[in-house]
Amino acid sequence: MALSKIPRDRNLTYGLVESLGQLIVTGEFDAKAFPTEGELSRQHGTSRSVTREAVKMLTAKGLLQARPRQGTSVTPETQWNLLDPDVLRWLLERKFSLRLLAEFTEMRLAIEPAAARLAARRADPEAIAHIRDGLRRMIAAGVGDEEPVTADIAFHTAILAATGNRFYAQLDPLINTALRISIRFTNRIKGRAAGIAGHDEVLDAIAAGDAERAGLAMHALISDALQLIEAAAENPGATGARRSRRAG
Amino acid sequence: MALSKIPRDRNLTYGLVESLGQLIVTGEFDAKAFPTEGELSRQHGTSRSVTREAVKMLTAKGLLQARPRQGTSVTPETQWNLLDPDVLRWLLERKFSLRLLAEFTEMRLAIEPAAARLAARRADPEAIAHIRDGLRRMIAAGVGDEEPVTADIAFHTAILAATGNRFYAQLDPLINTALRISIRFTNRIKGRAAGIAGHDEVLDAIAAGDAERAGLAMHALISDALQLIEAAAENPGATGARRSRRAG
DNA sequence: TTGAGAGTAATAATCATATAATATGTTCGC
DNA sequence: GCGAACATATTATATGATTATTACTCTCAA
Repeated sequence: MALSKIPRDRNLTYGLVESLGQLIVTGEFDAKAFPTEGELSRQHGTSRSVTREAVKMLTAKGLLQARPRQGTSVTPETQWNLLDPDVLRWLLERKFSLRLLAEFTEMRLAIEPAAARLAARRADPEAIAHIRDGLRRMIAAGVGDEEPVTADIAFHTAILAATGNRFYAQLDPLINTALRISIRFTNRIKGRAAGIAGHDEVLDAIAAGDAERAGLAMHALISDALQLIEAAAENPGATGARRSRRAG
Repeated sequence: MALSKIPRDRNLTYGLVESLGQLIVTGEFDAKAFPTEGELSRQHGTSRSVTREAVKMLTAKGLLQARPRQGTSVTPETQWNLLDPDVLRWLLERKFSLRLLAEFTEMRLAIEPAAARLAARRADPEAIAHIRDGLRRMIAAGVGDEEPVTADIAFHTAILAATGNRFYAQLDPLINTALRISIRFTNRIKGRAAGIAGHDEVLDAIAAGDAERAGLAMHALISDALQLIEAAAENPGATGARRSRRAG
């Protein structure tokens, strides 16, 4: 529930992690080599301690590797830990591509229907209340920029939590990040009413303990989103993705 | 393909990360508070730089958080990044629980059938050859301790790679870790022949491009494994899990 | 030309120490 | 009681020196 209390920017190290993480995923160091510790420190005006600690954190996320004499280098993209919330966030926010969003949604298409089935089998009244609360907020939300999105996210993460499976629950921050970007697509194209109806069907099935129906309903929901994303990917510009700010 | 060339233990920092990671997941600091930097340094005979860098890596994995004056502390287990290969490895190797293995397998039950379906739709001849090679090695393997396991793992990860989806491919190290532990169960109880038949069915369906059949076959495979694990969890000792070393 | 081996040097890894920033109590004035 | 000033513990940052590792170069022999 509570946001992380760790100060991400009032702290040189975390700030540097953010900067470097974004630079790395945007391919800043594809051509030129990654700088040495000394250069990095000079370029960012940080001490070597801070620089080294930031590099170590990025190493832990699979983005960098360091060896004496060879220096520090960006690891091949295949080794990046895409399932790390920070890495996914940097990619989606700083190097957005419909392709990547489609791939992630493709994984959601496997995960979330299964989560809905588990939730239907296991959710206790309290967990169901959380899911219902998300939907209620979706319905109550006006056309404000934030609330409809956060309510939708709350709905999905409440279902993940209701599975009672720690690995599903762990996907919360990833889905959170991806949905914040993804929802703009689906809402713009499908009407709000249709979206809410789909979510309501999921909740209804879970509350009724009908695993099969819950899975199918969730599958339909995400399948729709995936199709929209894939269509946009193949036909860029036609969906209004580019002139998004105006639609309100 | 190639193993990571980063020296995990010829390096004080990585060694400390390993030690602390294992201590944390085993609940070593549940009662007592996590030591201060100074204490940690003294206890492990490392300088503060090394200690801090290790702590930073564990922070990046969600296991620790540090604040001035308050000290460093273990984060609530719900914030641990279970999808980080190191974290999952520490948990399964140092604090093994059938419950956790069951939860992971439950997630595999959502992921891998979907991966098999995608592979059936998209796999090119080369990718299929990799899958086939895994199965071939499974069949050829004797009763040696290692080869049957690594071959089985190669089969599963080849399918993940064949999806052409980076997020599925990213699950490789996780599945790798979990399978190395999980396979002992399934193989001990179900015969080798039955296991190979199941895998062959998956490969056959993928090679034929039959997504539905591939998904069902993979589902059956993992569903079997999950049932064995859950049975063992509810009835500890009865499956031979405890007297494993002798069976070989 | 090739290959092995020794030597060189660049770079991260480690250590040690000092100072700053930041929470958290605690005391004091009222 | 209550808020502001102050003390204190701990991480955060900075810096210089030393060590360990290993990529690269060069030599020399086959």
